[in-house]
Amino acid sequence: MRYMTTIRFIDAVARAGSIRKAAEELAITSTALNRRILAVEEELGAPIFERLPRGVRLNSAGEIFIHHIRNQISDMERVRAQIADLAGERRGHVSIACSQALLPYFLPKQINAYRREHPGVTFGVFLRDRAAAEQALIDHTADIALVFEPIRMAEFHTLMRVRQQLHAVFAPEHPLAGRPVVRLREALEHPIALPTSPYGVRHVLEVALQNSTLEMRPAVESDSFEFLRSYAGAEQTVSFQIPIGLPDPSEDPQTASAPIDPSDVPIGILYMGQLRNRILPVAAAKFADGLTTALAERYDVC
Amino acid sequence: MRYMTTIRFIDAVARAGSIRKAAEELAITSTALNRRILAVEEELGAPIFERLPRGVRLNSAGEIFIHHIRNQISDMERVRAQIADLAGERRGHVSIACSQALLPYFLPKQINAYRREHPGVTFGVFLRDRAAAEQALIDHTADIALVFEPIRMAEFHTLMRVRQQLHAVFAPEHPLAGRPVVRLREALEHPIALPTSPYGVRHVLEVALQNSTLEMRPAVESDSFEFLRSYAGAEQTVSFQIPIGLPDPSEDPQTASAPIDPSDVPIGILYMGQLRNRILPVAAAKFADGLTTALAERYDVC
DNA sequence: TTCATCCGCTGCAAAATTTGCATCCAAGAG
DNA sequence: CTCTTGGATGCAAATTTTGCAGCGGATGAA
Repeated sequence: MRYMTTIRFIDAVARAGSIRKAAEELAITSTALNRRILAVEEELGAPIFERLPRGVRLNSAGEIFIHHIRNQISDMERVRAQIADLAGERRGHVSIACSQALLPYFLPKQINAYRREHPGVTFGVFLRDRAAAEQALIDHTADIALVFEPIRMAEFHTLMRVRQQLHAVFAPEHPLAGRPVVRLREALEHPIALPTSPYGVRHVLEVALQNSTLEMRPAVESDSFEFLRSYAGAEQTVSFQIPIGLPDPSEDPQTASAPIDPSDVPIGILYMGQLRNRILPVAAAKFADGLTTALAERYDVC
Repeated sequence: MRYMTTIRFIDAVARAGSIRKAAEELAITSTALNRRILAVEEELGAPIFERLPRGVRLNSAGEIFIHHIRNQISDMERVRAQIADLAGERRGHVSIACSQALLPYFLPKQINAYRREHPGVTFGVFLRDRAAAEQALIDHTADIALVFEPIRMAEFHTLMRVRQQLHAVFAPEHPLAGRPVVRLREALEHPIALPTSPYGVRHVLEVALQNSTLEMRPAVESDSFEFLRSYAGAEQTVSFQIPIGLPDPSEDPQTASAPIDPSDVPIGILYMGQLRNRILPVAAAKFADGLTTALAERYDVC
């Protein structure tokens, strides 16, 4: 939308942290961009950026302003989509920030199903840890967040919650295979593979261990879940995952798992939510509806 | 704010119902205005105005769009005020739609008090009947509405309510003067002066009479409260008013009043509210706070 | 300390966009 | 049938935005 150029430019500057950098991304000269900013500041009667030796940073007026314009920008997306909807086409873009467990099975399936119905809707899926997911909502990088055990909740508006008991994951020939339930102590007797700290699965484990004398000394640690998954096959390690991140046994015979006894590790909660006080674009809202149904069918709503 | 020119223009066209008329108000040519509209429609991929032989009217896409841009415009007001606030000045504009009873005493006093504290804040006060007040909120003509017995409530978000028992109003030398309570029957024995239909005071009277055999034949009827007030002095008529519209006896010895027996006319409710899901500008929000306090001090909150 | 670098800001001319004039065309109103 | 009202459009003028070149200040490396 042409009339929003200025505010889109300002958003870009705020994100880039420098006028010249933003100008390059936007394929205009820093001159033009700079002058747009100066003009806006003039009109507002107050600067919105602090000038630093290596660029610019929003000041407090700027924080207020940027919050407003980001709302405007994404609101316009929604309006455009609604208007396009009147003409019969369902188009739009849905952006999702989520915990790792959603990536391998759940989201691919859901998105696939949704796009079969609405091929005009495109998706962005971003792995974000528990803190960053909320931040992604705040700066409008994501429409929807799906987070296991999120941290802050101030700007997070919960759309639905499901219970997720931690499972131990191992190869089918592992000694623990075939057990209906595994005690945490038993799992920790084997070499274990864990993600680095900021993720929810590790968080619930750490909390559980605070109230016990057990110790956890991971054999491998990585921030790449890809790596962890591949590694679990190589050695007889035990890894941990929540149900939504586990394959259907029929689909993947390379992986076996068993729930940890709930008295050892309390049941965790997976949250789906959006930015508080934001009206989601049609596509995102519909997709969120679909997720709600899908989650409710498979897991224990709370 | 310069970048909003286009949407302000479109708002003006929607209100004027014709491009040429709006162009005149905006002091530009219809050409320029017309082309801005065509450009926006082009970008949206759909027209927002229906072209009629005598002007234009929003189509359904236009309704969606206009709703959005009016939000943007008044949101920007709020942002500007917030930013001005950071610099220590409290500025802004508060626009109020209200029932007649608020006009003579209550609002003048409240606004006066507020402006003593914040001379930078300006006010607009508009008399609107019970239906039109909500409409004024919807089209952003008003920030706050104060309405006695409002009609629809879909877009109305109640901020507070107080009870208001109908009073009979007469001259101090009227036979009813000095009575602690007046029965409706007694009041109707005298010639009465009434506002025309859409106002709340008349509404509660009409409802009350539906459940009785009494008849109401107004001696004078007018949509001008100014006229009704002046007239009440001339003849020995009885008029009706809610407490918030009555003068303090010490202030105006020309007017006497007595409450109607609540078993004849049920207690009515005065609502203060704003548009649902709107964030009020700072000044309006603060002023509404003040009103809440003032109302709570004087009347019976419910 | 010096020098190279990065970055925001500004004067001026070129480029692009917006505006206004004149005019056309369509659809009621009288 | 004519007249008025009101939205569209081609073209030139006016205004705004952009880019170039260059300034001056701050930082960090040598």
